Amino acid sequence: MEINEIIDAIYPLTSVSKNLIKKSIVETKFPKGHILFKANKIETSIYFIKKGIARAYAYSDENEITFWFGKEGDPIVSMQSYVNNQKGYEDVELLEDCELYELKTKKLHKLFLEDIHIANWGRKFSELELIKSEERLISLQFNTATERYLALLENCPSIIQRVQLSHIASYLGITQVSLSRIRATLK
Amino acid sequence: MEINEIIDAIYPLTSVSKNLIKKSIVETKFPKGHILFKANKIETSIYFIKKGIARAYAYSDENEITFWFGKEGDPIVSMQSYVNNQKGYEDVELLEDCELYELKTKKLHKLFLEDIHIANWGRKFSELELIKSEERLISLQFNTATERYLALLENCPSIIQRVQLSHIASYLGITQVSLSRIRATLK
DNA sequence: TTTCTTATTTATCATTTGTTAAATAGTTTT
DNA sequence: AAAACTATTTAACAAATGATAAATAAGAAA
Repeated sequence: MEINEIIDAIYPLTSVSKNLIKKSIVETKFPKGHILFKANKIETSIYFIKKGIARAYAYSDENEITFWFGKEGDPIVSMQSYVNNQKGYEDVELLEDCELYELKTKKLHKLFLEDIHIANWGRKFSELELIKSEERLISLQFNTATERYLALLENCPSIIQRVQLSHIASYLGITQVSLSRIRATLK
Repeated sequence: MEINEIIDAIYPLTSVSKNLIKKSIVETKFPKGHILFKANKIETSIYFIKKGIARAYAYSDENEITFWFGKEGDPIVSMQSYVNNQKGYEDVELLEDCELYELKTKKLHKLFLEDIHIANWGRKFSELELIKSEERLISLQFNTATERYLALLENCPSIIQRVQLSHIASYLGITQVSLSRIRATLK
């Protein structure tokens, strides 16, 4: 997905403001398996996915638990770093060869203070992420594992096709074995 | 909690900008049991809690499930209304007699377009809510019901003291009976 | 292809949670 | 205080999920 489309989908900007953002963005590529963010580190960039998919995970005891998937058009952000300039708790791993747009947090925050349109773009960016986070929270709290699996299948078929089931299971809040069982009963 | 303290905690503002926000805020009171937000309705205000506590809940089949508690200093927002000007899916009930600060969404959005400091205040507001939402999501996904109960006891003792257990149980994602069992094993 | 490695499914049993109903405790009303 | 109502706990059984290990299946490497 092209950067213009990604920026526009968040909030309409004048071409002047949009170019200010685009001037701060560089394209990068990383291979499948690359660890983009490391836990316990302050991340200095945010990214948008041009092509590929990624996951964020953290550790609970020994087990890694995936709590986020990103696909074309999605932002990759360590929220603790982006919002509070603090260490994040998650690794982000690229699950395919990826093409990314990189934006330095520092530059973006400078633009927030200089350009009211970009400040509102940044506001909308967080608002939209907040809506997504709330929806996911409610799906975790309200729905059974089977319902959550079916919802993922419906909303993000590309994730289920492209990601191994162990990651999907932990994303759904269950074990790999339990997900296999659920899939078996759905047949 | 006073409105100055609440506004300042989100993002530092010049006194000029702060007064623009405060001019749009009115104080209101409602009794315990008052339904502040109704599901399937576009809410035109957001609130901050001066005194009291509240909960947001929605229905899953017949059962109401509490997915948010607010206490002194917290904002009360129907995110779908605030962000997308769409109908929300939650009721908000006041669990005690409450004193609230009311802010009309329309006025706030006007200020966002006129004052860059307020736009950044609004950005920070959503960012902070986003951090809270992510933390809660991860606690739901990573921790057992017992761990989530202990965390709530630790982080928000006031909630557990002031709210009936059936609401806390649904907030934790379990039944009332299961919470009773967990409490019994902790003694 | 054959071998090696990794991913997924299946089986078994233990643990947790859900469901329903009844018992107890706590409040409010009369 | 007694009655009525609500909140919480306990009990008994069913259903879902976790843990461990073994069996298949699928892919990658030789």
